[in-house]
Amino acid sequence: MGTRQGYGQFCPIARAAEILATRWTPLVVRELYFGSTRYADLRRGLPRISSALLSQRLKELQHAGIVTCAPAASGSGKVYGLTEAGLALFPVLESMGRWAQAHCREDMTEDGNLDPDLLMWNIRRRVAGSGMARDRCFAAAFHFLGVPSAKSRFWLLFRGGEVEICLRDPGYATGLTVTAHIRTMTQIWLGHLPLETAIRRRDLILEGEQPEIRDFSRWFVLSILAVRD
Amino acid sequence: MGTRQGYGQFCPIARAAEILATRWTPLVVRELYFGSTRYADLRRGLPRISSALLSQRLKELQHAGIVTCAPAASGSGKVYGLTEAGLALFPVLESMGRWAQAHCREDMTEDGNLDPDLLMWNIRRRVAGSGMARDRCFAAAFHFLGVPSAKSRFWLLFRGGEVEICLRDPGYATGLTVTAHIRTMTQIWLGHLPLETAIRRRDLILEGEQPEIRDFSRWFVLSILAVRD
DNA sequence: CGGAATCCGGATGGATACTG
DNA sequence: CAGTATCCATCCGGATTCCG
Repeated sequence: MGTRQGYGQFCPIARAAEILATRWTPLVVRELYFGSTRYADLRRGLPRISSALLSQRLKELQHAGIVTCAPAASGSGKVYGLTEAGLALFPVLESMGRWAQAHCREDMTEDGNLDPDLLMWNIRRRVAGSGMARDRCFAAAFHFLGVPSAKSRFWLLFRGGEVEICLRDPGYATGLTVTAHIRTMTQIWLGHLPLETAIRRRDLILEGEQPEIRDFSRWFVLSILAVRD
Repeated sequence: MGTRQGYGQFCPIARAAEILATRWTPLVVRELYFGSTRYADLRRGLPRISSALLSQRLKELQHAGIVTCAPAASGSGKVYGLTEAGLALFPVLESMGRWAQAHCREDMTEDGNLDPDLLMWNIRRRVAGSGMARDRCFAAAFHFLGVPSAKSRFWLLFRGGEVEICLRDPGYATGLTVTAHIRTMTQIWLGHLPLETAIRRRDLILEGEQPEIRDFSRWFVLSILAVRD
């Protein structure tokens, strides 16, 4: 019978692979590690996973002692998180990321992997986590080239210490507009292209008030997995 | 369509997962990293993989620039190996192993994962690699409890700098007999149980000439992934 | 013998629709 | 919003066969 289960090996790599060498599983753990807690947020960070498979993976990972699940304090739904064992998986994810950064750099920014929604979602999470949101209300517009016009414009709205993604002009003072090709922006995010280089070559254009332009490189944070010099 | 390909994400973890988060793939890389080069050796280290899947994985990994394949210099067959990118995957495997050692220790020595053939194969490879084989001819007998009698006896034959596994008494001077339950031996191999403790508790019995008994703990090397104190 | 192709049945995953 | 249910394509395990 094609009964697919474990590998039947005592090797610790085999044991880890029984959990991690399964489609989507490392990415589910990544999303939880990067701070998503709600089912809908997980789906947003994993746009191509089917709902059925996501809930199956969450169940498997709970059973393996990697994921926690609790009813949300604020009303409805559930809140997911990582156990200690789940948090301890980060070195595995990190070494996977380092390997790809060193050996698959071009693959990551192939056409099929460029996704403005996903990029903005990641940028938002990282900017929000870096604790820079102040009391000042302020919106930064992002304009991506090389994508369908329906997905080309986003606003990051800083307000009350939160950072929100808007798909329409939020009406707040837009002190800054960032324009770049989606590939350029993704390469910057991944650390493949220094922000300063892109600005100097005019592959990334900053428009707006001078103080806001100068401030951009302070609050705009790269991916945790970005290549650093 | 269930067209399964990439994840459509620019994230480096996703790129690495496209390669590694596939059944058997991490273990194929592990075997190559640990020194197996021939198809038959790979199958011996991966006894439950089907031949079709192994050859498919090897082809995929060649295409991904991780595995090399060349006709064997000595006559027939092919020799497999790792490219630089393949060797660079070791930190990923190592962190997987460390994670399992820290968080799945009991799972690894469950009944279904105990395998005397596989254990001897791994011990042989590691002992041979540690360069201790001398000009002296010498056989060490291993006797495992808790397994069918057909798989309970093995001899490690040291001869001419090589180490060979025999399933029958090779006839050479067997200066040493090691007797232990297969679980005990596996736990020692993984570093879960110190050799000295097992000997002291008489969970592992060394019989033979005094010099050979004393020598055992010098040439018997634990897994690369063994837990160290 | 080493390395791989073929076929089959069962398991897994993707797409879509549906439910509380 | 947070998942299930269903259907079908694909993947995998096991056996057999093939080729050089």
